[in-house]
Amino acid sequence: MDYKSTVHLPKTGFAMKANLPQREPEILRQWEEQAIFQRLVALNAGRPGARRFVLHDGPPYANGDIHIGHALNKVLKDIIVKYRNLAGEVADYIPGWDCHGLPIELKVDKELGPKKREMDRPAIIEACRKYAQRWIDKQRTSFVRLGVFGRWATPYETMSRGYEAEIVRCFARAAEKGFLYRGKKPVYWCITDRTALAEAEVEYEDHTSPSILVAFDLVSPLPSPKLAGRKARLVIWTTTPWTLPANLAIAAHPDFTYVAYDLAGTVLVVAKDLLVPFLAEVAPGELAVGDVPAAHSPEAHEAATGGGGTVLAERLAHPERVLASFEGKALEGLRYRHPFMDREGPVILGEHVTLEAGTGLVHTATGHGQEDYAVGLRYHLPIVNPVDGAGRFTAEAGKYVGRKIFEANPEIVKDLHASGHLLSDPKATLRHSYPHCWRCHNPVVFRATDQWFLSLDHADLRKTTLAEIDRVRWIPHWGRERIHNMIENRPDWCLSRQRTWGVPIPVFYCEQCNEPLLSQAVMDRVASAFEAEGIEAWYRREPKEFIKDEKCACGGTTFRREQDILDVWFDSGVSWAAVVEKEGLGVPVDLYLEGSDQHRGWFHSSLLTSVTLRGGAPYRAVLTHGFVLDGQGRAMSKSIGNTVAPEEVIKKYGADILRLWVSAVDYRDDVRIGDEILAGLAEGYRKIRNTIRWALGALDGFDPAKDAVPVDELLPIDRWALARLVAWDEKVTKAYEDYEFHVAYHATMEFCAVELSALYFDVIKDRLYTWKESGKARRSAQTVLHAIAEDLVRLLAPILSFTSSEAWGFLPGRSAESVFLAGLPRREKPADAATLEERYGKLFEVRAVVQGKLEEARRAKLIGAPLEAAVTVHAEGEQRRLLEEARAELPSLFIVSKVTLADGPLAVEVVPAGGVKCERCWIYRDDVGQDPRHPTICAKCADALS
RNA sequence: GGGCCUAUAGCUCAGUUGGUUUAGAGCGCACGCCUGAUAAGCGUGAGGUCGGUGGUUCAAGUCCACCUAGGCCCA
Repeated sequence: MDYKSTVHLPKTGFAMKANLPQREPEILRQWEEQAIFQRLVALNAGRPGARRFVLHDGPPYANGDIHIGHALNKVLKDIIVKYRNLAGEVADYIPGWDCHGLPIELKVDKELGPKKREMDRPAIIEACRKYAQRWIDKQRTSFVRLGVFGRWATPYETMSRGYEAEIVRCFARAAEKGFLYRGKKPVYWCITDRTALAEAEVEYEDHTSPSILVAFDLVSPLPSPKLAGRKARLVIWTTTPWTLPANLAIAAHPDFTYVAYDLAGTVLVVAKDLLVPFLAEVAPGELAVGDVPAAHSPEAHEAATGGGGTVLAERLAHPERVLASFEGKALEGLRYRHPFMDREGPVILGEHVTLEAGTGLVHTATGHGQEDYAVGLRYHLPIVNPVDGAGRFTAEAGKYVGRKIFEANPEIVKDLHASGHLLSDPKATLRHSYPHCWRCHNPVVFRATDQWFLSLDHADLRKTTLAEIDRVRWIPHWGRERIHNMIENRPDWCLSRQRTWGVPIPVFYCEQCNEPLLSQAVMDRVASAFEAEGIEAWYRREPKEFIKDEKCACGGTTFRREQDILDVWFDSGVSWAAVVEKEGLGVPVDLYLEGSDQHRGWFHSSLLTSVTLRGGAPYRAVLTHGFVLDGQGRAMSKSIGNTVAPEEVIKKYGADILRLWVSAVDYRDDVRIGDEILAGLAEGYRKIRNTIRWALGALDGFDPAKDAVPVDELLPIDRWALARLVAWDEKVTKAYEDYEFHVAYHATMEFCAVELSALYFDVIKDRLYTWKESGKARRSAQTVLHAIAEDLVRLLAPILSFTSSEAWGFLPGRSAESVFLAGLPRREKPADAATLEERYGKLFEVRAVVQGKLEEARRAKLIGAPLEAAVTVHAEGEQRRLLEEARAELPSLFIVSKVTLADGPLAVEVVPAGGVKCERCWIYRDDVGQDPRHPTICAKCADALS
């Protein structure tokens, strides 16, 4: 007789081979057809007293394909949202996109080419809208393919009419509260195209500039008694004489040493390390013979920085002309007279001053340089810009008014020469790399223009924000330090951008006096217009359509519109208002979750707008993840070619493997991904899948409603397994609660590999395969296996969403149509769990010794399969008593044919089992053939067949 | 250059307020077994000077300083 057919081998439709790349799209279709996510949220919303959990999505920029960092971010969010919903909370998820901004405008620029010049702003806006929409659709497909649940049909977009209107309303609220002011800030400016340029629109090309050394007469005494009563001059070097009319200060480095040098009766101040090259240029005769490096040559630099004090003395023909030296710090606050403007300026300190060229004293024009501007703010200097959009000096430049700045260069040099302020050759030039306009290739300038700022110090905004930071839970905790330091030190927020693709700053200016009209009523009308027509309305409508009775303070009634748009960080920064409040979800929300770069980005802008407009943070907790690095731990970049595209991973392994990767790594730090890592994850995945598969297979013919055995009637080893399952449930649940998904991953791997596959499953195989099919002992194991399969599938659903969905379909007696509608396991440990865990823990220690001895016997060719062995276990005391008590189940625990107990210290002997091998259960027994109808099988098997 | 952070076996992670003589786990790897989870399953084993140097301490992977490598954000 063929007994194999009477053995209850595992049987399930849940395939061993996952085939995720093919299978996942089918599962996606089912989710969509069954509207699983909508039903899940509705189900929880219908539960009385259900808690709401809001994870507010930070919008990715709608430009380009998603990269692995997006995948990490969205899957993390998805794991949280799914877990919260499984836990019975109402956790809707509204994904969003950030749509306005320079990168898109630049791409569209390139696509449009020269055509753009003939297009008006609404037409450009329309092109940008289309472009953004294209990427939103593409990215949405990618996110959905990752298995991310959410309102994908109705996401939020910062370019939607309603959102654009809301941005205007937020701006108006900030204005009403007095946080906005108009100030100046330098930007790159093309005087040919008369337009501001972004950094990305500037190209560096070679350019020849004048190179001049200018002396500024000090009016304060130098900090050295030796120099009392002597006139002294500060020497600066510049290649942009046209910025001199805007000179407001001279910057020195606080830690550099400066010297006062007596040159032909005049005291000149320069950095000590630059004295030699300085003299080489203006008075070579002052140097020791043969030591005359050309000005600004590499040799000059070497000479400057390579020499210490004694060397300096050797190089000078008259070292005694160094009259004094002082630290840069000591110069702070000295006053000097501008060489041709009617004013004085201070010496200020700045770390940006270098010794690479020049004199170590930097001519500072706050309206013409980024660093000059920054240091100027620190010293509360005005931001002066005497240059108009076409590159002509304004009246502010005094006698040079009306002149084109580059044409004025030689004139200024000539004047300085004439007035005795020029120390260098008036014809000296320097060829260097200089920013040029990417379109017309003419040199660009730095020029301060009128812009709108949000004041960090109005109404104690900075202080309040810092206080609010302490009320937020930052995970990991160091996020607090990071954002705290940023807010503490940041300058006012410049909201203006000189671009087209974005929300217009809703301000008008009086044609008569140029003053801005910041009217709530007007801005309301603007918002309503945007609500109906989008930002295009700003340009399509005439100013008077927005302005009714409003008048300028000067009485003016005609206005022109602002041309600048808002910084896109303001757009996304008000999403708590435009999305969360509008949806009635309640601010502050539970969680913001983004990469750690967003401490400077979205966490930052959202915090500032929210504290400005509603006095508090928009979130209760902020969770950050690190960046994705390659397998070697290097940053990914297209140029290195070490990027890992989510699409490729999905094609090769499937989204569930990518999701498993997200769960496995500790994302609070930077994480790595690469072939080795993914291959490892795929292995781990197989272990989990096969564990579930075997459990499902063992449930063939099991109906929990009819066949389940009550917990207190389960066999002890089954109750032990149940206890271990509940322990795993609890550990994984806690890991989800704590956002420590890698803990869940590792706990799962260990549970599946060690406790289930290698231990419990192995031990109960004989019972499941060969014992009486509907006997209580077999049903006892199946009852626990059902619980195991059910819990594994439910608790892993937030991570292995596709696999869990698929496996759920093969679970007998499932409690819901979809695993996502089934909720979390609420299982209690058996009452005697602690006793069982202790008891079996001790028995498994003996088991390990037995396995060691079995291995020895196997190597000695004494046995092959463990059932070919009979073992004798020596033990004494407590251990002996325990073994005695467990005597009946020892053969199954050790998976051997016979166990004999004997006295003595713990030891195990292995011998080939006696008796005859039962053809059905493969155990060597003495009672094979007792039943005449079954001469080749044991009594127990014969009974199982009766 | 500044702010914040990271560094434990090939990979992914544990290592509780510094304290058990040989620093753990899973995977992978090597060797073996099974062929009734089979593109599976089981067993045994080999892998680490805890990034480096110095210090504090009776005692440091665990605290401090510096260095190296790497990441994010600024300049």
